[in-house]
Amino acid sequence: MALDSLETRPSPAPVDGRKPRNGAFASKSSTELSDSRFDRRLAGVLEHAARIFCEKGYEGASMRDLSRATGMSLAGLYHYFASKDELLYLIQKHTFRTIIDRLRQRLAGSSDPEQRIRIFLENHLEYSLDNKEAMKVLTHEDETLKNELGTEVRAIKREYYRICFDLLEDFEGAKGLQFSGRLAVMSLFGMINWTYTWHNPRVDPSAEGLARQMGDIFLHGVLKSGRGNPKVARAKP
Amino acid sequence: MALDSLETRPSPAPVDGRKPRNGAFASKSSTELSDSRFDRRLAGVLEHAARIFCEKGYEGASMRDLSRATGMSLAGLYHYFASKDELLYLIQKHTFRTIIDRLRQRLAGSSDPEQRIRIFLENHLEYSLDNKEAMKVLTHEDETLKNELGTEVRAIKREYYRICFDLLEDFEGAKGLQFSGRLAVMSLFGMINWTYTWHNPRVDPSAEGLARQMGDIFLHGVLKSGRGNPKVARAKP
DNA sequence: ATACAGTTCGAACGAACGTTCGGTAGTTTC
DNA sequence: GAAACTACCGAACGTTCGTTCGAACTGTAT
Repeated sequence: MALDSLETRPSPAPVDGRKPRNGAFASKSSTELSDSRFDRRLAGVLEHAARIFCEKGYEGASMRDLSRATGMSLAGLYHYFASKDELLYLIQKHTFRTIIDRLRQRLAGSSDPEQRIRIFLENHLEYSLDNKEAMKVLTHEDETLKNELGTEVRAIKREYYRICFDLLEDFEGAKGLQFSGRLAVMSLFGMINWTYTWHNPRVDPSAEGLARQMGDIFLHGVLKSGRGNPKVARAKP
Repeated sequence: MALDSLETRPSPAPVDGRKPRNGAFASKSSTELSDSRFDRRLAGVLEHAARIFCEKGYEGASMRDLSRATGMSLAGLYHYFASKDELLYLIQKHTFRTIIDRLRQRLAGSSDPEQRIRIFLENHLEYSLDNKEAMKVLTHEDETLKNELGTEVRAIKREYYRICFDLLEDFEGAKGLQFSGRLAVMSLFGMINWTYTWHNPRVDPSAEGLARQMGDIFLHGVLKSGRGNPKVARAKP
C-alpha cells in the first residue's frame, strides 16, 4: 500500500518570503522527478513509522526504533519531517483522507439509502483490513496530538463522521423511522472501529463478509427498534 | 468508587523463607488495622494513577506526574507497589474483577436468555459510566503489559468474553437462530467498549437508556439477520 | 573544475525517564 | 527502653528520549 501525494517541508519553490517550514503544500511544479523522489522516500518512512506506532504505541515508540527499521540515521530522518508529532500527523491525515476520498467515489454510484450505508461499511472495513497498521494508529492514537496538528486531524474525523451521520439520516427518512442518530452512528462506529482488536484474517470473514453481516445486524436492528418509536430518548436530564 | 480488597508487597506474614517481594497475597491476618490502612492508601494512589493513565496514556504518564497528583514523594510511592507495570496491572485486574463479580450477582436473578443479555449490557455500561477513567485504562492499555502480569489480565478478559459468548449462545439456542457467535460478540463489545470515546453525560442517555437502545439494536439485529440463515459464513478460505 | 542544492550522517545536547539507596521519623512488640 | 517494623523522603543513579549541529557525500548544472 503506497502512500502517495504527501507533503512536508522542503517544497522546492520558495515562492513566499517566509520560510517554508512545516508548511503543507500540494505541489506539482517543475522538478517533478526530484519532488517525486522525496515523496517516495517519505512514504517509505511513514510506512515503517505506522508499523512501529502500531506495535509499540506512539509514546512507546522511539525515533531510534524508526532509525533501526528504516536503516537511516537518526539525524537523516529529520530531513523528511520536522518532529515526531508531525510524523503521526502525516500518517493520520493521509489515512483519513484516503478513506474519505474512496468513500466519496463509491457513494457516487448509488442513491439507495440502504445500499449507501452498506457501501460505507464495506469501504471502511476493506480499507481497515488492507491497512491494519495505519488504521490502528488512526483510532488508537486518537487523542495523542494536542496542538494544531491534532485539531486538523480531528476536523477531518468530524467530516468523516458527518458523512456517516447524513447517510443514517437519509435512511431514517426513507424508511419513516425515528431514532437517535448520534447513538446509532456511534454504535456503528464502535462495531467497525473495534475490528482492529480482534479480526484474524485466517478465521474471520473478509471485508465483504464482515460488511454484510454487520450491515445486517445494524440495519435490521435500527429498522425494528426505530419503527413505531416516535422519539427514542435524545437526552436525559 | 473505592478500590477495595487489594494486594501488594508487604504482606505482614513472612511465612516463606524468601523475600515477599512483588508477590500477591490475600491477607486477613492479625494486624487488621494497619493492613486496612495500607490498602486504603494504595486504593487512593490507584485512583490517581487511573486518572493520569487515562489522561496521558500509560507510556505518556510519568511517575513524577503521579507523585505530584498524590502529594507523595517519588520514592514514597514505591512503598505501595513494585513498578509502574504493577500499577497498571492492579488497576486493570481490579476493574475487570469488579465488573465480573457484579455481573455474576445480577445474572443469578434471571433465567430468560434475552433478559440476561440485557443485564450484561446494563452492568457493563453502568460500570463504564461510573468509572470512566479506569474503564478507558482497561480498554485502551489492552496490549500494554507484556510480561506475566499481562497474561494474567488477558486471562480475566477471556473469562469475561466467555460469559458474554455463552449468553449469546443461550439466546441463539432459545430463539432457534444460527449466526456467527464470534462476530456477534465482537460487534456487541465494539458497541459498548467504544462508548468511552464519545459518551457525554450532559447530552447522552444514562446507562439504563444506553443499555436499552443498544440492546434493541443488537437483539433485533441478530434476531432478524440470524433467522432463516442456516449458516452465516463462519470463515472464508 | 566550480558551484550548489538535495541527502545523509556521527556525535552530541539537555531534559526526562523509572528506579534505588540510605536514612529519618513514628509506632508497635517484647 | 531496646528492637523491629511501617511509612515516607531527598538525592541521586544510569539510561533513554527527541532533537540539533556541522560536516560530509551525492548528482547535476554551469
